Amino acid sequence: MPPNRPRTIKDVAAWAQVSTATVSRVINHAGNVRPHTADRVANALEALGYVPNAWARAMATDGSDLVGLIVPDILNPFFAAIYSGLNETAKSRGLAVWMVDSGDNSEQERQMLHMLGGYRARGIAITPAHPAANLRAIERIGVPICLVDRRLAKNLWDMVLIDNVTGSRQVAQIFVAAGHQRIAIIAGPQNSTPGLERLSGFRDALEKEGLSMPPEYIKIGDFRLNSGYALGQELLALDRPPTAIFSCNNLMTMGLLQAIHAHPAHSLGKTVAVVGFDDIPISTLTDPPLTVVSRPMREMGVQAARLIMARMESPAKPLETVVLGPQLIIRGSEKNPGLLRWI
Amino acid sequence: MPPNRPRTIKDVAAWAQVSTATVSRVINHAGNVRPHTADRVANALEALGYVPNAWARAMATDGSDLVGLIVPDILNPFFAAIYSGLNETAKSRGLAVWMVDSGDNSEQERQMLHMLGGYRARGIAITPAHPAANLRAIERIGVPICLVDRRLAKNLWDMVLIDNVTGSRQVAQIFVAAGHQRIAIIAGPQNSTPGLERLSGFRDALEKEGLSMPPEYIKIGDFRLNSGYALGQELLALDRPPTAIFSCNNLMTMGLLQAIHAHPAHSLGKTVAVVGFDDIPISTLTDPPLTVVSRPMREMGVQAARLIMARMESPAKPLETVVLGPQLIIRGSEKNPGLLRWI
DNA sequence: TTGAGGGATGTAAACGCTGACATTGAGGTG
DNA sequence: CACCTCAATGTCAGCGTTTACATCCCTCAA
Repeated sequence: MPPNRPRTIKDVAAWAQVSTATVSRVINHAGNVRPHTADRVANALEALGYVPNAWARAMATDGSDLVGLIVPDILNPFFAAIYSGLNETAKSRGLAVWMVDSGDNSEQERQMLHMLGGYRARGIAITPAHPAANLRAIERIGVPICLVDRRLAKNLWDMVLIDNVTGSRQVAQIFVAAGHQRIAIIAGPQNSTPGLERLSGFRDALEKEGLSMPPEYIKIGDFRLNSGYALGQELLALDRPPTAIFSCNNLMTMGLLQAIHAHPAHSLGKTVAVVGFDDIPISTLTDPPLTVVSRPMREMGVQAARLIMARMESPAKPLETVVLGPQLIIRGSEKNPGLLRWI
Repeated sequence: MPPNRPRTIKDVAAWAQVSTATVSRVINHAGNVRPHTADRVANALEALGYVPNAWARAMATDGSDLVGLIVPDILNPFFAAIYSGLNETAKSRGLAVWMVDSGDNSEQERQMLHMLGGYRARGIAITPAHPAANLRAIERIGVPICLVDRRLAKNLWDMVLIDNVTGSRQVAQIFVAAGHQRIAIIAGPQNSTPGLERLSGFRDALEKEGLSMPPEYIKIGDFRLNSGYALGQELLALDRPPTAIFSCNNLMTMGLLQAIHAHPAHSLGKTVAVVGFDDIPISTLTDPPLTVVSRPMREMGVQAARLIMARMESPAKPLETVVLGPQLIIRGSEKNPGLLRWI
């Protein structure tokens, strides 16, 4: 078994027969160490397998190199992509990113906020679970916070958002252009920004085109696969099922496709058109391939990192909101080949 | 703006007019504090929004509550699932899990190992990038290490593995049972356990059935989507293409499906059968649905947590290896409806 | 009345590191 | 040869906690 106690700077100093200060200087490449001495210390470091204690260093210098990322669902590749952008940018400035999962649940979010606060993270990027209360509490420990993808009632933090309204409007427009009349939506929770904005943006755009959705065509899901499946089934089981469905996030789209697939009388592109919010890996594999509104996910992470680092430098600078545009990727599943059958 | 300096136990002590020791006792529910005093402290904690500094606490108690998880690709849902199991188990014992990405790259793995070592993680679960050298270095800081999903040359650590050989053999057997003669494989890198074992297990099983794969039917990929796509194209473009393909991980299977989809003369289940290692979200959506070998991913995380915590308690206990069985899920894509056409 | 016992609280050292300051000594200048 | 300079190195306080130990004081029994 290896030595149980991690080596300390004192062990190294003793080995090299110098003071701890000299070791510290060598480690941190602070000047004024004779090459001969530096060599001896380097040998000691190597021989003992010394790894500096990051906490102790942070305590002494009053600053960790930790940035937190709190996401509602760590299994959702969408958030993993945000992590990826955030991490890359942070890393280039010597910061490390710790991603944790709130389960989209207020209590767990509070725990995670406290945990990261306790570790004295230098900043926190968060896609908040619904209520705002948690952030007010953690805000007092003085950590820069950046909201990602979701607004909160009070406009108190930097934000990186997606222009959901524009994205949804584009979907409405191509449905209309394809000749659809019976258009439905599987929306997200109405207490979150994306859920709200995608529904209202879609509905408003349809109304501008002179169309309206009857209540039974408006389904409110929870952004998870199962709800896409269940609500998809409900829509398909209607006496007059829609010919086009807008699914408001990746997982629900997967569920919806599954529901269509499982239904004896329906098939994608034949009886029902689908457009999804968020691109998904299988979008090119379905038949017809899936038309989607794609979000620049990595870029959201990059921007969040930028905002956090900027605020670390000037805590008092005015709040900043970055709104990124979604991209409509037309692949075919929005069309309505069965148009004539249904008129 | 909030107070810039996080509150310390001293601030609280001053506010409540007690000593820091008393505050500490209240926080940690160590007894012997008069209710009246405890109340006063509790008020101070609340009023100041105090969040204990986790580093300082770890330094004083010589023990963090941190466990590291190093994965080759944080975007791959497979590893996210491991995280999920690991995190849940660790959390129930008051440990926090920090997942980081090695990019399946030795140098970055080394950095991550050092980072977690620097933060004095109590244990590290890792799916190692290929060479073993890194671990020897970090081993010296005395952290329990548990390998997940991949062996290394030297058997020096606890491990959680999948029985790849059995999984692959089952695939070979159902291909043979379905009457396939021309069977190909898209395998993983041959310097990693899963890549190696899945190929050899598959080949050996076929040979026991009296079949052999010609070299052009054996493609070595890198476990990423693009290589599944490219190698799939190569297989389909052969003069005598295989009627059955075993794809050795989730991402390559996605790529393979894409290649089949894109090929004018081929289609899944009609001209070519596919079985994948690892279940994927779309497996029930393809036509026919995809037959796969599924791994108990969360359970791998749970076991890794168990091994790490056990070794934290008794560092000298004998090495332990847990081998979990994969599960064959037969959905239809292994069949060969085109059998007659090809004979 | 007094001293033992023990609950409540305070004091201070220790954890591993950094950095301001102090000390040492070699080399250069007059 | 005395003095100054400055590079090289050492000393020590402090970062925010916990915890062993010391102290205080109240209660109770003899």
